[in-house]
Amino acid sequence: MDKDGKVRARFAPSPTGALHIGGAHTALFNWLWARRTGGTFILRIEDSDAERSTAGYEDTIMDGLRWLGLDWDEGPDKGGGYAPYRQSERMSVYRKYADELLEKGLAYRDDGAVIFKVPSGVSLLMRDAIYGDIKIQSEKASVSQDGSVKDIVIIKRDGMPTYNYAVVVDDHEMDINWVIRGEDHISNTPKQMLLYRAFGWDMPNFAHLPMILGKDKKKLSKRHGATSVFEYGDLGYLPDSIFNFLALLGWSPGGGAEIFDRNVASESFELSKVTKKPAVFDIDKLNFVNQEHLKIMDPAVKKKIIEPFWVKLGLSPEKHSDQYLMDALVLMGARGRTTRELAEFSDYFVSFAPVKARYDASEVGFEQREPLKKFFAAFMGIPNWDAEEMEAFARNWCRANGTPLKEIALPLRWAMTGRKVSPGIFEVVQLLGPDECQTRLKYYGFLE
RNA sequence: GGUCCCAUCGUCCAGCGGUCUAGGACACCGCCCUUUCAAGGCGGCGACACGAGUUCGAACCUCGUUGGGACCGCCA
Repeated sequence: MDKDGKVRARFAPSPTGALHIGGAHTALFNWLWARRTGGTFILRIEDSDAERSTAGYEDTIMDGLRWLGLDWDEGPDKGGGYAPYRQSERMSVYRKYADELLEKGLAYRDDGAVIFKVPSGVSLLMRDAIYGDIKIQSEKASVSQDGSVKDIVIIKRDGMPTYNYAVVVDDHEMDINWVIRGEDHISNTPKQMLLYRAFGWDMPNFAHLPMILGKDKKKLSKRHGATSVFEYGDLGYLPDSIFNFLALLGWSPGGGAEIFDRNVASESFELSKVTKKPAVFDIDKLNFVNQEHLKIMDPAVKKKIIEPFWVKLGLSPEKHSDQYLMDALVLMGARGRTTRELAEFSDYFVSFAPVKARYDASEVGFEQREPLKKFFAAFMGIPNWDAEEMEAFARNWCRANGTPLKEIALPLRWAMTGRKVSPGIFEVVQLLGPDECQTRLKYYGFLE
């Protein structure tokens, strides 16, 4: 704890790509812990590798975090009491401390680089909030492929600090007292502990998170399809769902609750309850979580979110009133697991064009068309354009003519939606309105 | 190859020595509802990796085996 006893946790991505699922998961748990404890969540950009880092990705990562609803209290864009928050701007600090190690005789120069001498015979005990105590001997902290002890480069030949060194200096300088990161960093921790020890600094609390694996149980990567959080957005997943789903990978709020929002999560989050076992990213579960969030979403908000997806399908939702579109989405109910599916499945409310593209009524022969024409002629004359009355009318007509209801419900559905499935067809017809209904029926020759 | 870590249904989580013939969720399969499909309701399938201990008693503790993962860059 720092002097205030408050948690200071950070997410320290390297700007070499968009925010990916693994990074989002790490950021999320840091955020949860900071929010849960009333602490501070810091964003630090680890761009010490000029070759691979780009300013553009820094923005992309920040956009990704914002999209997920993970707000930070200190960072390169908003400053804070420990600025600068970009490693590329902290060079003097790294040099200063490297000199200190050089003076103490704990490091040496070699070929322009500064190298930390790994001591032997030191027992390291890392107390991980999730994994428990892990003991390791200093000579095993940094090893070459051949098994020999390898001293740790802290300043590269080009003058830039290495990751293991910069993290320690930054975390110390920024009073970071909780280092929460992926399990792939466990093996780096002893190296970093050696550095803390050399400087005589207090060590932060460590907490390593379980990895997220693909279906093949391998570390999630591009091979597994979408990796950046924005790709999931394009696919039709809500930020709330990604947040919820990611939080469920390695943790659960207890009580069987699986669908929750950021507030609930940040109120009940407990680092000690985080799982150790790597978790497989299961798209089926994500779909379910997304559908659940879609179900509880306010129609007005939902309309706003679906609109761009309709546009992407080449439709023009702006030709309709907000109320009409909202009504259409309410009718759609829980159909569609993603916003993209929901937009596709409801396209016929926005325009007749996709209906025509899907359906041509060619399978309806003369002998079926004639009775349909009779029915629809009467149907269009219904006094009140109301779903319940329509259904009652249709049922009566069918009973009187000895026809099953589906004989007219199915063709009607096809003509209205171009699909074999839809919400209750009379409700669809009611919402589409008499004019549109007539237009579609006539187009298919179901009405004179 | 070396070091470290992990191990409950296909998947995600509960379980933290007795209430476990192991619970929930997703997926899957039935049935109900129904003009269709979702949703909803009901039911089914399905796991403590294995072997030794410790203990009156082990999914929970210890050790071993097996399996899986991560890391071993002057990348982060």
